[in-house]
Amino acid sequence: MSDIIQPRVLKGFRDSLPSNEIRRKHIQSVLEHTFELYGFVPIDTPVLEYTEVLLGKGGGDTDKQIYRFTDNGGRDIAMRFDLTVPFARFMAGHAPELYLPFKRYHIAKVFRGENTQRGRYREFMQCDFDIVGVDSAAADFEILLLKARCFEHLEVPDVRFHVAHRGVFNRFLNKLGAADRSVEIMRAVDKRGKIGDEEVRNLLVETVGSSAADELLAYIRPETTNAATLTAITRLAGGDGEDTQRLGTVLEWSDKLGLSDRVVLDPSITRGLDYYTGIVYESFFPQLPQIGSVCSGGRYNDLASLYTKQHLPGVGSSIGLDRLMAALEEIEKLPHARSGVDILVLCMEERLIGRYHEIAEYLRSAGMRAEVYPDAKKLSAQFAYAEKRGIPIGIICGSIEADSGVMNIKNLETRESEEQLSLEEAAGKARAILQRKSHQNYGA
RNA sequence: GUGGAUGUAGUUCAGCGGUAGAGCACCAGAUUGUGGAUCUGGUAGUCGCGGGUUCAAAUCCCGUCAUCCACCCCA
Repeated sequence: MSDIIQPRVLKGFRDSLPSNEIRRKHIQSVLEHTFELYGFVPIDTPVLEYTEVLLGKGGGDTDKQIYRFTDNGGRDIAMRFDLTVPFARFMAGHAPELYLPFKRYHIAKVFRGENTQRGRYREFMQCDFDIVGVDSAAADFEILLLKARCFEHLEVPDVRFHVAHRGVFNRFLNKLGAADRSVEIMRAVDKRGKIGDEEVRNLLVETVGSSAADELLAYIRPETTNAATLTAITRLAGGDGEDTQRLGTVLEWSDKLGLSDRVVLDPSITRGLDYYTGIVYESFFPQLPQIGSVCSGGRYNDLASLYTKQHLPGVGSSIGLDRLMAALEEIEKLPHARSGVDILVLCMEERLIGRYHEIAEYLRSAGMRAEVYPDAKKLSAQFAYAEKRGIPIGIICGSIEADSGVMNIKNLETRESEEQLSLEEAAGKARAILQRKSHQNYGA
């Protein structure tokens, strides 16, 4: 008979149902709005790139679990695994047409063939924002400020932004005589938040010996205040420098702009990615240590040098939208899924459907989102439909009302109805209900 | 990629060699123009997929796909 193809999807790839997609788009639009408030402009780049562009000249790091294949024209091709590397290529190619400093945001899917877990997929949405063309505390700080405002606008409670500086850390490693093992050291140090001081020390003892391990531990352990931490790492790194001064400036401005409750100078933050050269950022939900980093980034002054001789310093950060949503779901802070429709015109009789569309068109022209139920099903079924869709208002108009040109309006949440209203009156009532609702949302 | 756990009705799960079950959800009726209660009745499944052992497999074995957890890495 019929051989049905299984409607399956690949490991780590997912469909997004309306309830999820509505929430995702809401979060996305809040972020876009916030970026634009700060003068960031949108861009897009291709999903596919030449493999050499994504992997750099060596092309050897298969570590990155990149999706790679040969196209029908024999080209060596890969799918982007982040938005920062394609952005560096983008800047190298388009700098003459643009202006500096250039501030962009980019929300798009990226692909990594890694093993899956909750909040960790093979196809996921990243949201990057970067400032290119200046190497200054101003840009480093603006990224931090923007991160904080994004999470504020999303009404995410309890986010901590941890910052550190690669340059200071490298000075310290040089002084320690361990610069040659910096990769292993940074990996171990980065785990402090997860496994604790003892375990980190055990790892460090293996690579650098116990006395150096103790010095490293002293360096990465934050003091009780950011100022004290800065003083400590400045001393351990061999004194004041351009890097520690910049870190101090960023912290000072964070205080001034009211971020001091959220910004933590945390020298154990190093970031695994090797292209960072200056400040690095990492974000945590203290309630959800297992969910991993939701927003991280840093300064990369040499990234574009792979593709151009022009010096293009940059600083930026990336929000993992899918992981953010997984985290919000966990703490039940996701915005309630709404259909996006405000009013349902119920169908009492088929022959009145033309009238229903007139009503709906009037409501739409008054700026409200309306839809007509397309079938004269029993009312309970229509109410159930409205409830499932989260539609807050119903308009009911049977033959008696239609004959005298009136209708009833029902607040589907309180179940109160008002009868015998003209179209204009009904529209006014609907608007009042919606306004009350949106006030409640802001209040909560 | 490595190690482990789990896949049974729309959903949450029970059953763990002998005829596939429950709650919730869903559908119908009590209620032919106003849904959240109650009652009555009903639908509900290739037991993830493929192979093997057995008189007999949801149950045991192997493979495979997917999800979750840890590692790795990171968003």
